[in-house]
Parts: sequence; structure tokens; C-alpha cells
Amino acid sequence: MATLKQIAEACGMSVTQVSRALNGHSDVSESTKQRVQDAAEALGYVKNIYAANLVSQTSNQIMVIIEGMEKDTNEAVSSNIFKLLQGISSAAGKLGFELVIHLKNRHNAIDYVDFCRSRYASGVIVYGFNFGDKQFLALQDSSFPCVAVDILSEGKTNGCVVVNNVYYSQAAVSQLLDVGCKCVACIAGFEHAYVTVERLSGYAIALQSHGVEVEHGLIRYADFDAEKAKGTLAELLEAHPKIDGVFCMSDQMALGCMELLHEVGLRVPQDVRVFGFDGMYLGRFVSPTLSTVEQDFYEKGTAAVRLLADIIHQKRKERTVVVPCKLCVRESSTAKKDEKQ
Amino acid sequence: MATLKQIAEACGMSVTQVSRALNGHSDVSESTKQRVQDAAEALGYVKNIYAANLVSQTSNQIMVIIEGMEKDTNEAVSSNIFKLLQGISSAAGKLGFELVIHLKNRHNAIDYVDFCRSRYASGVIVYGFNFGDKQFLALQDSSFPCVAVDILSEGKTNGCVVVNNVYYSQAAVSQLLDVGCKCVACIAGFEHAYVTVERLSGYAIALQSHGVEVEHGLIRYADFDAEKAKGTLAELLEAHPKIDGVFCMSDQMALGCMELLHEVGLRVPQDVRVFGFDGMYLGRFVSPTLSTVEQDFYEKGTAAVRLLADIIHQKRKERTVVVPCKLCVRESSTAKKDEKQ
DNA sequence: GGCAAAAACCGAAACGTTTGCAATTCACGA
DNA sequence: TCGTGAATTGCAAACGTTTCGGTTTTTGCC
Repeated sequence: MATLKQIAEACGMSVTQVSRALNGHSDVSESTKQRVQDAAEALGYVKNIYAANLVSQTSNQIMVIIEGMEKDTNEAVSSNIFKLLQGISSAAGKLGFELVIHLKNRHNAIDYVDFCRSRYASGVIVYGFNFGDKQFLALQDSSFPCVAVDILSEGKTNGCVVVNNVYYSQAAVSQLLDVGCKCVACIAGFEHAYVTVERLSGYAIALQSHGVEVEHGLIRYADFDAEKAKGTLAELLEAHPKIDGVFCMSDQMALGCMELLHEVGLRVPQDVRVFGFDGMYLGRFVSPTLSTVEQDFYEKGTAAVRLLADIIHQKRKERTVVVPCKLCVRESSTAKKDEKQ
Repeated sequence: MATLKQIAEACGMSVTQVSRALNGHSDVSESTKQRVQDAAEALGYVKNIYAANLVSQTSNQIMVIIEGMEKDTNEAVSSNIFKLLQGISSAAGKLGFELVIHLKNRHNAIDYVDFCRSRYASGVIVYGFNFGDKQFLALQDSSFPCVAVDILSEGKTNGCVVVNNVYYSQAAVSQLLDVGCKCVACIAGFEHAYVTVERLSGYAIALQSHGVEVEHGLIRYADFDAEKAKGTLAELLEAHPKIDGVFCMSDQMALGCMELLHEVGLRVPQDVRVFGFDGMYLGRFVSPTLSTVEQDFYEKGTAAVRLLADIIHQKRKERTVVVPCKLCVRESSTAKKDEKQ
């Protein structure tokens, strides 16, 4: 593999000058720059990043850490995270950062701060942590710029990209109440996830502002899983036959619920109205079409990188980026009064 | 940041010995090993991989290259690739490899061989290339061990992980013919993708072995997109009203087709039978449930890493790994003769 | 032609590790 | 007590790059 030394020999000049020429320094003449570039091209030179980063004590690498990625991750979550990664990748490419992506599972646990230190990371983007996680705290306390997605995080070198879960959940549940629902159940996600807590709060606010009391028996956790949601709703219907609306914290779960309702002979939306969350592509293809809150994970990814870059360059002071969502009211939550019994 | 030198000073010994102790060499006494490890722990030492890889001229990094990852990648593809990545990540963790994942889009094009050379890559896993791609050829011709997923690739340092697309497509189409379909259309994927070509060939074989002639007018490309599939099938039905079976090369497209059939008043499976491909989770939740060929992308990922490791260690001679699929015949392709008009 | 300033260039050290080779220490039997 | 071989240790070079400080060459001007 060609090195600076070989180029220097080929051009009859010093290694120093070659390095400066290739890095576009000002104190090297245009003619030598050209000569060096040609020689580099001819020799198939490519910079050794280990040597370069070692001496410069920096890197332009961003670490992306995705927690909780076991084999059974469900399809909707997979797709969302992948879009997040695409957004990150795209923005990182534009801004000249390299990506080292770590999908954490039980076989590849590492110490993240050490990982960053051992490679002079420019910054970190994390997803999937819950509040109080040791490693999450360590990253926040470290000197590495750290942007969290879908969970709050503040600090001198920290920031976060979130959506307004409270607002949109409230809007969704309000829509259900506005079309006449009297008893709205809530199929929640992972009990301790930040988004779950926030959406639950939106659910409660909507009920209260409509003069409905929150009944804890109507709230169940189904870990964002369609199968679990289905089983959970079955139990709920058993205990509360008067349920006429279901707010699900993911579309995947909403589809599970619609399947169950179909099986037990309840019509959507005439008997029970359903609202999802996420905006999955297929929501438009099921029958009835699924009402949902559409999130843009790609946008979350690009926003995270831009925020991180700003923190790295000490530019922005506002450290919380809120990415907008879109409320999509479709058939599954529509009144259709004329068909109602 | 602590270095070997600092540990050496703390322990009163040479840098050499410290390096050996930490790397578990045999020619260092147990007592010093312990002493060094304690000091390293106390000082918060973490190995600088830039220095280590520079001198050893190696790395334990595997490059993962995913082609064609523009913003509009569809949900099913996203989810599949993410599962592939999870499988890769899990197996790499077990085998002690680090991952550098490159999701290629228009903003982050790089020369892959140069990329590998500049970081002493142990090997490469690629996904999404088509035959004849310059960069793909360059990787195959390079000295870097290279495993391709979902496309054939052979050579001294190359291998591939695929599924038997021909066989399963044939099985799917045969099932449609066996329940009485006389005119089976084919909604194909990207025209030049390897899997498309293979599945098309399975489609043709099934028809021929049932004594049905292949009619090219019944074959259309819809790029694995549900929306396009929907429009395409509409055109097809216009031109060929006798169509009573549709073989789709992805579930996503199959759902698009079912949506269209529903809209134009054709019943599934009584009037038209539908078969998908991929095995997406939601296929079990739509009504009618979707027949499909279930692929395991997680397994493809782990298989790819294991194969790559074997190539790196020059172990295996067989360089093509075939991951099994599962034929899932569900309602959408079932005859239901009694309900037929 | 001579001079100063600007432009272009170079030597050598440094980054933190690994490793070949040589030096030292040790145990143990003669 | 000494010699032998094995076990343990250290020196110094090497990996390929960047950069500090200094040197040489060129340029422009009187």
C-alpha cells in the first residue's frame, strides 16, 4: 500500500510537503499540489486513518448506539430504527462524519465511554435507553457530545431529538372522544420507556379536558407488540365490555387490536374506534384504514446529526430539537354515525 | 487518557512488559500480570485502537456495505435489512469482530476498496448490489474476504448467503395452480435485481411444469413497492380480465394488490388468489391472511458473518450458504371451492 | 544588483502500540 | 560454587501520519 513516503520519493520531495499538499494547506504551490495529487492517484494512495487519527488525537467518527436490539425486535420498530439510521447516515455523509454503529445485544456489550475514548469519537448518538441507565448517565457525564433520540437529555455537551408525544397523544384521544367515544382504553408500550410515559400523560390530559375520569383498569402495557396487544385487549374487553375506543401507542399494536375486534365480531369503527401511533406505511392499506400519528424517523436522524455537529462546534445553545408529527385521521377512528346501531 | 507508559511507570516496569501482560502473552509471570491489570483498572486504561492497528497492520473490523439506501426505502425492505444487521451484529459480537456499517446514499459515496484498505479491514459484507456493479466487482477482485447477501458471488476470497428463490417461487406458484388458478400474473421487483430474476425463473418453471405457457404480458415490474404494485395490477386486470392468481415478489406488493382487488370488487381468494414473499409479521393480521414465503434475515446475517470468519481463517471450501425459507400457505391463496361462484 | 519579505519547502519529533532480539534473573542439579 | 537452560524482562525500532520550527528559494522593489 502506497504511503506518503513513496509519493515523496516519486515526486522527489519531503514527506512533510506531500502531507501538506494532500491536506490542502496554504503554504504549498499549486504546481506541486497538482504533481502530488497525480502521483497519489497513480500509486493508488489512500490515507491510513489509524496513523492520521493517532497523531491528530481526533477522528471524525460519530458513534451510534442502539440499545436493546435482541433477535425478536418487532418489524415496526426495526423499520423505524432503520429509517433513523438512514437519516443519520445521510446527514453524517453530508457533514463529513464517519459512522460506527453499535446495535447492542447480549453478545456484544461494551463500555460506551471507553469505546469513545479508545477512538477519539467526535460524538455519540444514542437510542433506546431509559432514564437512569448507568451507561446512559456515564455518556451524559462524559466529555463526549451526546445526542439522545426519543428521550430527554440536557447538559453542556448533551442534547436530544424528540417529538411532542404528549400533544399528539392528546390530539389522538381527543379525536376519539370528539366522535362520541365514552370509554377509551389505552394499549401502552414498554412500561418504563420515555415515550410510553409521555403518551400516557397525553391520554390522561385528553380524558380530563373532556371531563372523563382516568380509569387505571383501562390502561395496559403490551410492549409495542401486536400479538400481546391482541391478547391484552381481549382481557380488557372481558373486564370492560363498554369499551368503544382504543388508543394504541403503535400501529403494530393497533393492527393487533383490529384483528381481535374482527375476531370477536366487533366492527371498526362502528362499534369500537381505534387510533394508532407511528404512521406505518401499511396503515393506508388495511381495512378500515388506520388513524395514526405519523412520525418521521428519517428526519429525527438528520436532526440528531445536525444537533450533534452544532454541539461539537459549540454553536447552538438550544439543545432540545422537537421534530413535528402529523395527525392522520382515517377510517378506523371515524364516527360513521349513519351506520351506527 | 492513560497509556501503557503510565501504567509502566506506576508498576515500575517497561512498556513492553505491560503490553504483553495486557495481551495475555505466555512469557510474563502471573504476579506481574495481576499487578498490571490492577494498575490498568485503577488508571482507567483503554487501548488506543489507532496505535494498535497501525503497528499490527490489522484490525478486527468488518465493513458492512448496504447499497441503494435512499430516503424512500420502503418499510418492508427497511425492516428486512435491519434484521440482517441485527444478525450480523450479534454474530460479529460473538466472534470478536467490530462493525463499521455504511448505508450508502447519494451523500456518502466512497470507494469501498480504498475504504477497506485505509483501515485494514478483516472482511466485507455487502447487500443490495446488482451483478456487474463496478464497485462490487472491485471488491470481489480485491484481496479482502467478501461475502454478498442475496446475490451470488464466488472466488478465492468471496462467498455468498442466499435463499433458494427459484425453488420457493416455484412452490408458491405451483400452489396457486394446484388450487385451480388458470391465469397467474406476476408482480416482480426491481428488474435487474438478482432475486427478481431468480423468482421469475421459478414462476416460469412452475407454469411450464403445469403445462401452462408463460405469457410475458402477465409479468410486470413494480420495484417492491405497494403503491406501484397496486397501479400495475390495475393495468394488468384491464388487459387480462381472466387473471385469477397473482404471485407477488414481496408481501408489501401483495398487500397493495389485495387492496386494489378489494377496491374493484374482486374477492380474495374466491375470485383471485394472492401469494406474497418475505413473511412479514403483518401478513398474519390482514384479512384474508396472506400466503407467503417466509425468509429469515437475522439468520442470513449470522450466516454471513460465520462464512466471512471462515474465509478469513481459510477454513471452509464451500462458499455458498443457502438459508432455508418456509412456505406459508394461508387464506389468500386457498381455494375455498364451496364459496366459489 | 542587492535586500527584505513572502512563498515554498524540509528535518525531526511525536502519537501509543507491538515485537524481534538481547539481556537479565532464577531454579536447580552437579 | 558454578553452569545450564528456562523463565522473565527491557531496549529500540517500526507502523504512517501530522506539525513545529527552521531553512531555502523566489519574488518584488528600490
